[in-house]
Amino acid sequence: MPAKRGRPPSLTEEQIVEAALRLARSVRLESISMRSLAGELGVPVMTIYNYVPNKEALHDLVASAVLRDVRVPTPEEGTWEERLKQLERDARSALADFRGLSLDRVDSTESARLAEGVMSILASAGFTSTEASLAFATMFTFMIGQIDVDVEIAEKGGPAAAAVQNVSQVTDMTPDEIYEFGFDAVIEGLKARLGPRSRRTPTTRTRRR
Amino acid sequence: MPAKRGRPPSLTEEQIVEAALRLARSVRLESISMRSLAGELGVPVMTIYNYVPNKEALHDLVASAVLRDVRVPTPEEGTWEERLKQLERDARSALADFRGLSLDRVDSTESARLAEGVMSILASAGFTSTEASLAFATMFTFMIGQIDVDVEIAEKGGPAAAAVQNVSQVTDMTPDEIYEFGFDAVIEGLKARLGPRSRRTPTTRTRRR
DNA sequence: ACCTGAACACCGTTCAAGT
DNA sequence: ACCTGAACACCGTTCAAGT
Repeated sequence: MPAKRGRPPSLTEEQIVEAALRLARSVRLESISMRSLAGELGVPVMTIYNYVPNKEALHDLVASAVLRDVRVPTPEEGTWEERLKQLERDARSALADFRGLSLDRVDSTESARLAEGVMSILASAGFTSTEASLAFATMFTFMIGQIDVDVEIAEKGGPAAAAVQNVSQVTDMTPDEIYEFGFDAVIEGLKARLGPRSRRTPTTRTRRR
Repeated sequence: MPAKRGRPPSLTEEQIVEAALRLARSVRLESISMRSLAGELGVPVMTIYNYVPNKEALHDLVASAVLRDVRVPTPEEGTWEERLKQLERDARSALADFRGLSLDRVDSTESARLAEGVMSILASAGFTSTEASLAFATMFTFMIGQIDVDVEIAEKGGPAAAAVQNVSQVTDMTPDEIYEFGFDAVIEGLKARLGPRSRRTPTTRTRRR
């Protein structure tokens, strides 16, 4: 066993990500500077660069850490629609605690894992792989929009925030319920246009037991 | 009529917005600096501040200029679905030429005009104002997501771009067609859950007490 | 191997002096 | 009324010298 050479690390990647997440609770991720992050950690700015090559890599690290907690529901956890909704709810609530975190532009194994999860749920629902891709693109687009709107609402500006607030007042629905409604509508639309139901013939029906 | 005092303006607001749009064809709006904009205009940086109070106001000005060209279709131009789709197509193509331009956070009479336009189309479709608000929030969320995804695709990164590219390969659909499909699905879902149709056939409704 | 001060090439914006 | 250089308070990141 060789003796360790040089200085031991004074930080861990984990500590850095935690500090960034701490700051991202009150401030948009984008507006966290390397300098303020160093301040939060109590180290000089340049020390961070021993662990993270640049700010973009830091963003990816932070986003991955958050997405890591999002589970892909197993087939036992309900119908495919319930599982999709569960995953969607889980992802949104994971991201909601931190501002400006997006699924967008996150290039990581985590986003790939979740994408695959959604695709497999769609496959188990009887969608062909082409249909599943189309459905995935549509749902993903909606979710990206939701996250954006969440940020807007948190910062109390913009037309989407106004729309949601308007609905809240008129219908007594919470923003969460409004989102659920929207996601349901998207799934409903996808079912109407794609999937086994629209092709259903008695012989191709899969049956249980 | 009093004689004009002081220096005459060397620029107009319009020139500034045009220069910004010129730059935004190749670079994200967010990454246009006041200094690079001044360079494009051939004036010192501080000259711009005689016309625009700050960078945020510039963004609003640019976004408004782009949205100004988006028309709200009149009732003569088709069914309410056709008109919604037309407006959506129009808005997206207007924004698509310029990167990083979003409906988000644009606080202007232009976004209000378009929001009202959508609401009036929904009203003419027979939605109550509550239903119209809900439908609007859902569609708007989807459109925000679409614009985000457009940016992703333009910059060739991110999971949404990957999904769309995947669908393109498998189905021979263009990105535009994929979007149209998604928007159709959203409208379909909204129709299924809201609006006059779902109330017109009370026999399917089982009331329990 | 890891640390870090100094420096570089940028930002948006304020201010004050100019015409 | 409009113009604009200088300055201020920031950025992310490179580099080289330190242990």
